[in-house]
Amino acid sequence: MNSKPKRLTREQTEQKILLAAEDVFALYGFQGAAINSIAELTGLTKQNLLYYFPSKEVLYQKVLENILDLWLAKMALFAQRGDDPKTMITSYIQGKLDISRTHPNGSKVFANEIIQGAPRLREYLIAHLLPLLEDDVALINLWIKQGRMDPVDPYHLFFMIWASTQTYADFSSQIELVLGKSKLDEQDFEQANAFLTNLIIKGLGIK
Amino acid sequence: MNSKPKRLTREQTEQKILLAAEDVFALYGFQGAAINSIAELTGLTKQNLLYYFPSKEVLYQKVLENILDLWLAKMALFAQRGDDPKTMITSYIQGKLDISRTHPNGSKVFANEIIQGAPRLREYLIAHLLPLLEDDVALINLWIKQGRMDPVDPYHLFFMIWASTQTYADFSSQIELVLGKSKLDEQDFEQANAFLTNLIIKGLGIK
DNA sequence: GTCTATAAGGGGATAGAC
DNA sequence: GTCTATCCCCTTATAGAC
Repeated sequence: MNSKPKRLTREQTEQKILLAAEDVFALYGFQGAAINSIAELTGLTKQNLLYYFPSKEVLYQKVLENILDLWLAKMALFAQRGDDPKTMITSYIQGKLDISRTHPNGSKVFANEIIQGAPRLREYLIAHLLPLLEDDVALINLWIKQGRMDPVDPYHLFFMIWASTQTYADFSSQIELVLGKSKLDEQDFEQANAFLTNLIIKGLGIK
Repeated sequence: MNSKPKRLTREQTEQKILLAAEDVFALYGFQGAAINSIAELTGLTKQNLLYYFPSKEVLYQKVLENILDLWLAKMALFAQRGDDPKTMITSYIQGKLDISRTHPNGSKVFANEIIQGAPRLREYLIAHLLPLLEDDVALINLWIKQGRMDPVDPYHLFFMIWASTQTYADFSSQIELVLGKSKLDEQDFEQANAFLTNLIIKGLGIK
């Protein structure tokens, strides 16, 4: 065993930087974030940070990439267990809320990017999100055709689920303020999950 | 009549600046926005802009204030016409979507501020939003007690309505991308309205 | 009210010693 | 890999002429 835990491998240092970068980009967006703040959070100098990531742009892209990989893995309705509408939609909502709970800063970085018009994400979304979504939309339409749920617009259904699950990450400060808590805990997420699942399943006419 | 339309009154100039400021703050948040960009959009020099608003901070506060005044006027469930759950919630959803459609940039400025933890808004929200919301929550609880809707958590209901209506402003770029449109039109908002209203009314067990 | 000039500091990024 | 020093541009803001 190595008795010098102070020395980090290159990969460990990069991970520390990426974590700090996620925090700062989440708060201030790309333009508003200062790599100096990220360096300080990591315990490095700005110059040293630039040794690991050659530019702010590259660092930001890496942060975005990491989030999106996690995202898309759980994104697809098709990726859920089960094969009936109730089970799969329930699982989908739970999965989205889990991400909001465990990766709130990633969600905020994504939110900032979308608010800005997704300038650094547009092509990625077209290439990766849209194909997955089309499959999911087709599945919803099949369920509708089979009479297993009410005829609704699948796209607006997804917009609603995305918004109302991500809000527990992106707008957590407002929710905490309303609920009078300093931080959302697991119980809050369970209540959110119960509320959303019941409302959506019933609202879609799913038995 | 004055034949020199070039000369603007002080108030008109201030309005032009505030409009441009809303655009830029919406895109980049407080830190990321440059008053130079705002000045250019307005056709002024940066120095001249600072003649009308003494600092970036003051300008931002003014922009926030304008949005919030509009916001809270339509915010209350109590402010809606009608007196039965179906009519009032329908009107509430419509009102929120109207704001997203007519003031997308205001919504984005608000979103950026909340993502940052609402540092410049916290006190205002506590003083003005919370009291209104408590009344609305009490109304929902009354309706539940009267058996006019299912027993749900009123807070999470409002979080859901806020998120799924504001998403059409804040995340419009993602929605436009998915729907293959360059800009959301009135028809899109009508479809969103129909979808959300049906889902929520039915999901809450309101007849 | 609008301009030029300029202060004073922060930003991202590079060079080179160690 | 980490440091000091430095470049150069952009930022907010002020001073003062017109």
